[in-house]
Amino acid sequence: MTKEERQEREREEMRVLILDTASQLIAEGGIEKLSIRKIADKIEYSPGIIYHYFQGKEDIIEQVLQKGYRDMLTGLNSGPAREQIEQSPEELLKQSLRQFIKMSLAEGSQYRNVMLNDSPSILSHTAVLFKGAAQERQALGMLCQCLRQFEQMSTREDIYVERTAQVIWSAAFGLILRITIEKGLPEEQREALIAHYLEAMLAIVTK
Amino acid sequence: MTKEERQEREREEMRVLILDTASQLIAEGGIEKLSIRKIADKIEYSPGIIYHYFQGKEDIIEQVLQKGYRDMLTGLNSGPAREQIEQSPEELLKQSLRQFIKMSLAEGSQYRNVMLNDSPSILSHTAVLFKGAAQERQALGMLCQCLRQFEQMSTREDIYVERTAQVIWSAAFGLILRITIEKGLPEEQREALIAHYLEAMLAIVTK
DNA sequence: TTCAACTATTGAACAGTGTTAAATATACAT
DNA sequence: ATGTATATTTAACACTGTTCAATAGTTGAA
Repeated sequence: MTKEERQEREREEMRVLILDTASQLIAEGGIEKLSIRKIADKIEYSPGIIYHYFQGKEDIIEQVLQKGYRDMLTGLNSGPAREQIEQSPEELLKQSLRQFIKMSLAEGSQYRNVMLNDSPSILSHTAVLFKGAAQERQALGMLCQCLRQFEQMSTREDIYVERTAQVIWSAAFGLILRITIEKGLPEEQREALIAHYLEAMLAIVTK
Repeated sequence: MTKEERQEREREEMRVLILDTASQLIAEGGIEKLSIRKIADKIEYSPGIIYHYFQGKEDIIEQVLQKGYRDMLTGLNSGPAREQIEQSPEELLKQSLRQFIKMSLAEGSQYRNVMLNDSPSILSHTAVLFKGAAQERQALGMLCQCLRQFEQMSTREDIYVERTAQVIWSAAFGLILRITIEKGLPEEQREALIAHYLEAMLAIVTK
């Protein structure tokens, strides 16, 4: 079976080669400028071959973005998690959210590459990041777990905590969007807005 | 001067004809499917002419979206404004936000037409809606005015109220995105989520 | 009325795009 | 060596946005 194994491995290598190249092209010129033919050029194959490894352009884009989202959330997981012992729920919540927002805004992040774009279609494909299926549920789960540690939440039903998590999560997403779009915003004001957001979220869970 | 007047009027008529046609095409097949040539087809002109009235495709799209955004916000303005006498700040805030969210989600709204799209590029061009320059500032102004009526806010500095408004606004945007993307969400759960959001925002301003 | 000027409009071309399908090359198993 | 399956190319199709020279149409002056 070592034949089909290697065959499949080579197939996978080609897949990641295409995906990485697409990712790089997106980072350079934005999603708008990505084209099948440019990918083919860069990997020195003919355009047609790509359709033997992917369904089409949309398929490639979706996979690139999903990967970016996944990377971001796993980074979030391994973030302040280790020293979560002896930390107040308030600080834990704030730190987690702050880290997520920071990573989303970070230079070079897929997230940012997708969203920062001079053309009017700034937010192309951002939805995938929000959808993100499995990853998003995971993040919401973490958030719920975090919220449960607040005494004001401990008596609430599950659905209440879940919805609170969804609201906080959506709000974070909206904030990231806002900051990303408002390009000229100075560092200091951006920080203040994030801080204000964190306090507001805290008000929600401690009310 | 009646010559140049009519000339300019006819120019404007052509402009709105193109814009309306573009709007219609977007409503039918999403932004992805919009093309200069299809617009030209529908208005029975040749493609080239469009460049005598607009700078290009992006220009057209931007204007269509800005109009959608403007319509939505003026609708919000004339909404519960008339009977705002003898209404608690809580109710006023909730009603305003709810109406904005409802209008954003409403069937046939430009907003929705832009965002609801089967392709991965669900959120193409949504940024314009968020940017919306003048319109957004107007909305934020209204929100600030609304927040000022809360006693907990009256003692705060302007910048505090402003940032609170920005957080609430961003959160609304994030929520709209979330609901829009989560297509399968049943009416009742959607309502519950919106209600939860409204309560959360209330918690922020009454904390 | 004729002529010039200006605008609106066309048509064709350019340089791209995603995608498909038949033809070809390559690697593998019998 | 032969046949089979996979990988890859080539060429074509049907589009796309955009530009520009040529034309049609209108307007104002001589």
